[in-house]
Amino acid sequence: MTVRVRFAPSPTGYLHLGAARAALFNYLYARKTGGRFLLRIEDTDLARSTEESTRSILDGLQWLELGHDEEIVFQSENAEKHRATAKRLLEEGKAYRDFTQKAAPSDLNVKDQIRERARQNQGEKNMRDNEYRDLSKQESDDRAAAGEPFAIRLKVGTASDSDRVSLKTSFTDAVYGLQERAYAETEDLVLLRSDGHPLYNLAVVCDDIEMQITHVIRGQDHLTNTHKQILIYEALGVTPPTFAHLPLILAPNKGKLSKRKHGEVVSLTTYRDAGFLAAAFRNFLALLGWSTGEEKEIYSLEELIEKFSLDGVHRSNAVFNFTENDPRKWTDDKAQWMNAEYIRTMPLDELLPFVKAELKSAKLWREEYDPEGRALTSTVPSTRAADFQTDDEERPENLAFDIPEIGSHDWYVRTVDLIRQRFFTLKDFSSQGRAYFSEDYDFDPAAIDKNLTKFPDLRVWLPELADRFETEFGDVEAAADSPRVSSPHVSKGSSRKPFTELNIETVVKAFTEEKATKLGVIMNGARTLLTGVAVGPSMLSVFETLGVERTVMRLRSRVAWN
RNA sequence: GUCCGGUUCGUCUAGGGGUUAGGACACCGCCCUUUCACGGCGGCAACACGGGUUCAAAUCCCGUACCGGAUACCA
Repeated sequence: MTVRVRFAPSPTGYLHLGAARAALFNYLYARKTGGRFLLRIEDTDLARSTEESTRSILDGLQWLELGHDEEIVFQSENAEKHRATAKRLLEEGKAYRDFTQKAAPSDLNVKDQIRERARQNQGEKNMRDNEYRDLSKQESDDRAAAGEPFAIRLKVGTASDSDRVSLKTSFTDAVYGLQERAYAETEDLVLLRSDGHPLYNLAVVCDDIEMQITHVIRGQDHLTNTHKQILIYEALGVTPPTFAHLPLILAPNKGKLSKRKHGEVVSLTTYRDAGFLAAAFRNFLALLGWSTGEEKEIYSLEELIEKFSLDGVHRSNAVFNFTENDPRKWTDDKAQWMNAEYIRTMPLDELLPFVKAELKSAKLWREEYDPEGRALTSTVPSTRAADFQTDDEERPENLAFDIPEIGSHDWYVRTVDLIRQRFFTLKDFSSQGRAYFSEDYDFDPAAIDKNLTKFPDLRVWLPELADRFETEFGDVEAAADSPRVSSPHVSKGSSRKPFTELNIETVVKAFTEEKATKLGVIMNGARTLLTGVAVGPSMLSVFETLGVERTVMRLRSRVAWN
């Protein structure tokens, strides 16, 4: 029998992290077993369900790339079938009409109400004391015919079962093991409200049967519901599916992770919008409450599928760690680390489309960055000074041919590769990395303070360095020709040196010695002026990447000083 | 209240009778260095508690504590 699993969220809000993880586990299990992953929107609570929420859930699943295999089922559309099932159970004597008046709403919130009622009962409550439970069929029919409102309740542990050895429901959970619950602990649950509205447990069972679900993988908060559902399966004469309950994801205080209390951190789309890579977040989510047992953290989707097993799911809840008032720790450290890890180490050509999308949305994208009929990633030989440190003798004399044209596809690819080393999210490409793609970038006040204001001499030195660069590397004619996309760093027919790391290094070092200052002072001052921030790759790479024109222009700029 | 589940570094976790209790993140230190949130090396840090069983318990059993879930004419 092929495995059929489903993710069944109720559209009463955004896609919660815990729900997203449940979806992931269902998906992984389906893929692992060659089964089908289905989606069912449990929108029977009309008052709370919204279309917007459904869309947000679908968005989230799409972002995580958890594609479902068949048409989405909307539970509300099956209400008629649910009612029919309840009626059938009524006919068969497995359920009964309860004519008790619906309880009036109280001021207490629902949870407190429930607890309060339970406390008053002091555990003395007999779950079978409903006066309508054994009403004669005749009287029940008559009262119904007379228009008296009633709910339909399941008869739990009826007389026909009395020959059983033990009056309990039991099932073996794939995660939590053998679960047993005495009938005495389970109330005669309502299947159909007095207004004819089918209730959750009935709807779930009917739909799972109809969708031929073989494995129900869901949050541990449904563990006790399972007993009720099994009762319904039994009444219906259907073999229940296998159940696998997942541990919950808790807030740092070990309480429930909720939007009310914790806000956006709980919503999956927050991570999409914050520049997380779906692959990274999926990886992180997979490791909350499940592990392979290996000492390994980074798993591709394919690996997750290959390794996934319900045996590896934990029984204890996991804490999703974050600190509310600390911007650096707004979400789980490990999630942030994992995202950074993906950005820094994933194959460049897989990252590129995401960077493109980010730059586009920040209006920093230029069509020239797209490859022009070339292979997506061309291998560009390194010109980085660091790569030649071992053997000075072999430093190439002229690397001009290796330097991609500023603003070209090759330049773009190389730049992304250069700057991604210190980035955490895709957003960084348009914020921290903005200066690489635009003249319109901001200056971090802290960087200005630390690297410029402290050294007033730089006011003079930096423009002077610009002059030096211009005489050593500049190409006035070419600059005039194309002000935006400059030509390579070698001027035609001139003997000027190419603007490469090695050459730049020589010039800057000489300049530093002249000024009798430290290299760091010049470099960091230049970094701040050129990129607006205090952190980044090697300054020599930055110079080269920006090109001589932009370097000269920015070194002369006074914007940051005021 | 009752029922069910859980408890290994701050967090995610490995380990399921004999381990110097392992890894990752975070944190701290050192190194590299022109900066840094890159990289390298290192450090801090845990078996909830009490009883058993056993030659031997983080591991098995019982109890306690604490945490979580459920308990609805919500889903």
